[in-house]
Amino acid sequence: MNIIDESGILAISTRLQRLSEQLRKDGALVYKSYGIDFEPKWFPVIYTLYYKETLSVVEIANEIGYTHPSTISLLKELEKQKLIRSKKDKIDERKRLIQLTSKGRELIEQMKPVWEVMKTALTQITDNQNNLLRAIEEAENKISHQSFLQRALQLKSEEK
Amino acid sequence: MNIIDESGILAISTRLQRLSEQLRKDGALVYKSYGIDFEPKWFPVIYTLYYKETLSVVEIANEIGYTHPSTISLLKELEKQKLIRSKKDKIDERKRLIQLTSKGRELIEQMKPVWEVMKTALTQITDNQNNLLRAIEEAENKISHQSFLQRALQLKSEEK
DNA sequence: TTTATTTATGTATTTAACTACGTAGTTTTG
DNA sequence: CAAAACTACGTAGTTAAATACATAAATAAA
Repeated sequence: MNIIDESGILAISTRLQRLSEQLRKDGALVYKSYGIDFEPKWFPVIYTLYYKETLSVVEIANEIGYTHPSTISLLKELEKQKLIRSKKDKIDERKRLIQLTSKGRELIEQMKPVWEVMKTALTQITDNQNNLLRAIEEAENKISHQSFLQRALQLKSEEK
Repeated sequence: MNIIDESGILAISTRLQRLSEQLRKDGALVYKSYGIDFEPKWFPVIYTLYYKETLSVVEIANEIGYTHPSTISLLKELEKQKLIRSKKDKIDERKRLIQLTSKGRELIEQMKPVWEVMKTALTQITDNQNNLLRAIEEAENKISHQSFLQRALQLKSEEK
């Protein structure tokens, strides 16, 4: 084992990132192995639109937890792939309403069995004595009550 | 709850990344609140050199799990901060041996109490019914035996 | 002992996110 | 209802990682 893994909790951010990157990269290869032209980074947008039908740019950004500029660049790629289309909101002219195209919906049907395989493989990997997904949820929940920064500042002040 | 969080395991890569980013950002602010000029991304290099004393570029890259070009750019920043220095290996002229400077070692002493506070705060956040760090270790371990890709391909072939 | 292969490092470019900033509609307020 | 504040979207530039490529030194092989 290397020093970073031994450092434990202090390097947790690095390790989260590394794990995320590994899964994302393999995810891309799984789609490819099925002959599907789809990038894992598109998943949040596509999946959200599949359930919500029509959303504005900022609404999508909020759903997927990205900033709106990042979301715009994803939307541009998806529009180029003809998986989504957009039209102006007639009531609020500032808004651009995004929807899946029929090509997008077809692709989703094609991906569903792939998603099932991925789910199974990911469950194999993450469902152990400690369930990674549950662990993430629990940590997110803790942070939502009091952030890492707030906790650290409080400990600092108590220390004095 | 939003759609992405509901999608569960499929969006796990996105969520790992998001959590990592949050912790990294708050980490930066914690150092700042102590008046310490230190970026969280430097931690893996500094921490590794603290325990290993002298390492080459590629050795550091392997320890911290980054590619060597990424490591080189971190080393450049750290050299600019005068936290590390490097010299040619006399035996193998290709190698550049990296060490902490005395300024680097002093900074580490200054950071130690901050690291203790961080550890406590991070433990509060991550030690729940499912311990996040243990969950990561368990997942990494599973992957090391058989990757996400290999598992998915196997499930795919079994399916047919 | 040349030649081929491998290893260590470095540079250039790409990628996927971000922040900062600007503009144009919409809503609220005095 | 005009001015101020807010919201939605877009662009530009930055950042932190990666990949791809290049070079030089060391090692192995013919």
